[in-house]
Amino acid sequence: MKSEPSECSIDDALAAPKSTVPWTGVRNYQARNFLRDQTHIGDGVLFYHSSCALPGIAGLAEVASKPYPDPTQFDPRSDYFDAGSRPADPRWILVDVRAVRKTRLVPIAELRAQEKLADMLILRRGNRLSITPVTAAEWHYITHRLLGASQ
DNA sequence: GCCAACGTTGGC
DNA sequence: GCCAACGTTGGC
Repeated sequence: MKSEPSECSIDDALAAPKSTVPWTGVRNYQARNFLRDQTHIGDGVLFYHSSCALPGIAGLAEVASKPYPDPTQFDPRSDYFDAGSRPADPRWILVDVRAVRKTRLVPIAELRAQEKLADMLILRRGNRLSITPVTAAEWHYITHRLLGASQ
């Protein structure tokens, strides 16, 4: 899951109450569908810093709630306001994400250099999705091979 | 700041 | 339903 560290970094998430933040602002149908259809409480999350000086994996987290309507879609003052979404039939959803721990920063270039991660959706050419599924093999490789026990 | 790649919009 | 124009994303 991508987050701009200027909006919410792994440190910000860890500092939040219960280390948990609502993942507001998903406004892409494909990303929304991943949340709706493939996201379950307890799922592991790679916390990725995007649109910053050093993009890459910055920490580990987990899904902490079922999907529920994103309140910012109904707030006219929010950047994420969607005038076309009605409370009776919300267009956008979110999940709560609990930060588990900060890791060393694994830069996107390092991820791209791994043959085992060649098929990762987030590394696909032209990928712009802020939420993408990670396979068990990819999760294992990243958490064990790249991050190891102490990082 | 550039720009490739993609998603969305809206006239027809 | 097509598709050109436009807007956004996000690494570099």
